[in-house]
Amino acid sequence: MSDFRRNSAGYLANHMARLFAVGLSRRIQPLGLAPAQFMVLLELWEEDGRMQADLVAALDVEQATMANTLARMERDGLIERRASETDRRSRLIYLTDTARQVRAEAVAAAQAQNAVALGRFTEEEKTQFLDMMRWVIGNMRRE
Amino acid sequence: MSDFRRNSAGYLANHMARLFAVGLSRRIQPLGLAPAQFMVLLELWEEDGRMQADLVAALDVEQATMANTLARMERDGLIERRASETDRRSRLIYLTDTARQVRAEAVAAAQAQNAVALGRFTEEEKTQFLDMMRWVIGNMRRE
DNA sequence: AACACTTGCATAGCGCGCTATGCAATACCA
DNA sequence: TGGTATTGCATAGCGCGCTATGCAAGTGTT
Repeated sequence: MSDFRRNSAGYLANHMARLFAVGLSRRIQPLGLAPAQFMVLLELWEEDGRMQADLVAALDVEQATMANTLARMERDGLIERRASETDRRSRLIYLTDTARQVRAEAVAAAQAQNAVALGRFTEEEKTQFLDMMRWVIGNMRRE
Repeated sequence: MSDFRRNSAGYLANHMARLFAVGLSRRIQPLGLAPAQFMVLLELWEEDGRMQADLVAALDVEQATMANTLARMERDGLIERRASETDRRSRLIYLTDTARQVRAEAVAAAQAQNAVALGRFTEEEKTQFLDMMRWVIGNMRRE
């Protein structure tokens, strides 16, 4: 393995994210969920009836990405979209009962994945690692 | 933003990796490279004339992923594949002159991206962050 | 030599990122 | 009020992950 790659934050970030995605995917697939759908659900479980643009801002993905993810979620029976009464461009996003019912199990699955990943980190190490990731994210977003 | 998401290593890893990918992509696009291609080149710049399976092991991606990336690299004139003389199933992978010539610039671009990302981390913090990522990767790979 | 097993790779199909583009509805402003 | 700018969303096209599958060429066994 090339020295540069072994010591490159970018490569390690990519590798780590892929492993998280595969692990989470395996755990939530039985619930009928995919990773990106789960992230959207985390927002909608807090509050639904929201605009697409709102979710775009919350998850920091491109609008087109969100549009496609929402289309798959509608196809899979996780959300419904109803025309907004105040803005005819907008279709507000509501959870289906199905989506509400998988919440506890899905969150537990994600927690299990995080637990495997962070392994035997102490609480201090965990918070430090999360802090560092948030810092790095901030650095790149600011660019 | 949901509390769970804000404190989830998996979500932060995904977000961070996306920002790395976009940033690197922007920097190496003028060289005619895409991120996954660059990762493969890092291996081939060390030594080419290798088998696909060798690169698969080095980068820890699925064989099908590598096959597709190599197909794009061949299409883009970065690599050539020549039949192995000892194993007729295998097509050994060689760099083109084009690929050799962009090495320095591409590596500099990646270093620039890493520098932006790690921002004002001290050397100690950088090594600690990389160590932690390697540890997390190890935890998930072992599963 | 015949058989099964393994290895090396390609292909299909899909999820989920991205950029670029377009359109309709709304908001704003002269 | 009419024209322009902005907003909300959809679509096309592509990169790059993944799983599943298939096939040809090696390897090993009996």
